[in-house]
Amino acid sequence: MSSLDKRTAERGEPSGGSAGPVPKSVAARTLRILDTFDSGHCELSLSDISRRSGLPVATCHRLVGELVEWGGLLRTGGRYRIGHKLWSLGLLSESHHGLAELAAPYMHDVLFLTKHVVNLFVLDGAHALLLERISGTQPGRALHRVGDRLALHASAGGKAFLAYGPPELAKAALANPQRLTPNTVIDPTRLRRELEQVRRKGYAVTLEEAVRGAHGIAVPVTAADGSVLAALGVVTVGTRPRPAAIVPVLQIAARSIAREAGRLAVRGGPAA
Amino acid sequence: MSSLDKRTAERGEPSGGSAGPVPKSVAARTLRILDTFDSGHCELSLSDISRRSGLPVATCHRLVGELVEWGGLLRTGGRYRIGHKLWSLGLLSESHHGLAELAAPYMHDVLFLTKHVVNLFVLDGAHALLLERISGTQPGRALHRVGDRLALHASAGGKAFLAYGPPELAKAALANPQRLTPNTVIDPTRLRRELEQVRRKGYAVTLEEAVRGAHGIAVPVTAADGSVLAALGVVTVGTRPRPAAIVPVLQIAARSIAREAGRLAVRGGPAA
DNA sequence: CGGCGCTTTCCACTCAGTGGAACCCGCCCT
DNA sequence: AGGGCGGGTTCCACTGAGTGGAAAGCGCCG
Repeated sequence: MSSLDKRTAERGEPSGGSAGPVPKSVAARTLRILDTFDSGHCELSLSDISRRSGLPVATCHRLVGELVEWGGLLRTGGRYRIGHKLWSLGLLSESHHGLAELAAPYMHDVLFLTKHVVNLFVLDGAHALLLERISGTQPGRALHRVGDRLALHASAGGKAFLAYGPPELAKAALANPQRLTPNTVIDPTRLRRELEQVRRKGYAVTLEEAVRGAHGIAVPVTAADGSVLAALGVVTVGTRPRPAAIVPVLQIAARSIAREAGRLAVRGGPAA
Repeated sequence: MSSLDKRTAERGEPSGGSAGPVPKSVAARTLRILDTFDSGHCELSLSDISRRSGLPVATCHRLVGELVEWGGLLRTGGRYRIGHKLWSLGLLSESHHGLAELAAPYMHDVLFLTKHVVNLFVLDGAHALLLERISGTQPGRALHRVGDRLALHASAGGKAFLAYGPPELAKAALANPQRLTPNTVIDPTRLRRELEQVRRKGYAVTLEEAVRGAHGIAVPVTAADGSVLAALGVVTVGTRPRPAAIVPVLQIAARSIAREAGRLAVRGGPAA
């Protein structure tokens, strides 16, 4: 029994990968291996995977091998990355993707009128999930990519969710706001006041609160029954956004998207 | 032993799902379950999955349960579909995605000038993989979606690959061309002659060869060293495309994309 | 040359996974 | 009502797939 204790103790917590105890079922272990990949770690070595997953190397070796054979991971040199199988599989996720597709034309309109990068977010648990993005015409490195998850308190879209979503969501988000830049607002009372203002004015802004030099402005996409389907926003780099020019455009687009989504009338937005 | 034979016989071939024998390893079985989903089957019931995978229901039930708990599948009613976990995971597949991102602005330009749906393909084995698509402004039913794989001999982008790619690729594709519509060209000599023409004129067309009523026109995206990086095309529905108006636009965009891609390829690794 | 970190292979033990069978439930047909 | 049907769910005794420590292989650096 002492050997068992030792084993568990030595394993310790995974260095920074997926949290939680090591799962016993093979399937869960396989999936945990996939979990070790995220936007900051899209290329991992075998031992990276082992460390981040908390699984023994030998086990990882075998499971990773199966994933590679399947096509879910691909191996280049001694490193692994997500393969095209998973990519095309993920695209079948109709859930929110229908919304992205339907919103795209209106997002183009916003791009055409404002010349800024246009973002569409849905609420995913305690994060704003970047569902669709229309990049501006100037080829530059993007701040965020489709599929990224942003903090609710530090993104314009996120603030829209906090302002118009259920109160318990805001409560949870204001509990421990992370500081991301010197400008991030982490004081709960000040955040609460900001949300009040969002509700009054009808749009949310962030000024270099998530990324230095980047400003955001967003409006909620509200369904007929008042629920928030999504958040639509633009990003400006360098210069501050001018609400007078941007907000009306966003609001018209948001209303069109909501109407279109309602017409589709299948089932509502993101599962909580 | 007879019971074993009977079992194998009764199981038979999966009705139309993933081919090959039933794998013995748990991991492979789990992944096989994911394989039962494709663009034509994005919502499956448990017994659908069982049939298409060739795995017993009880086994599917358990594995699917784990996938749901993980977030890779999501259950609505009695049906399953791909969940957002797999979606965002798939987006980490850097492999070609950088190209899609860099091409997007130029594809917007093509949309703006031609008003047609714009497609960007890369070669994926013996298929043209739809990497990025800029849908037109009119919200309508899309013919193909990002992630779909198209036959090489029946799509404009595919023909571009056949015409400008390695000869063995064309050889393989001309071996057994599937008929998809009454207009599909399946005669190898005629196809070969068409490819000759593509090389001479610099662009490829399809006239209702993959989908009735839909025409395609595409040009190759050629790198400085002459290799074909991708194919860029537009789709017209109903009316035939007018090459004189469309091809120059496509070619300019293709050159820009190739140039941009070349610039990007210089830097070695994707820095974290 | 010896040490270090990573990957790969091996193999005896054992427990997770298996899947047939029974059960439950909603639906349609008669 | 009844009963047949096509799902989904639960159960459990059996067993071989999966496990993971250990050791060998490999490339790199000082």
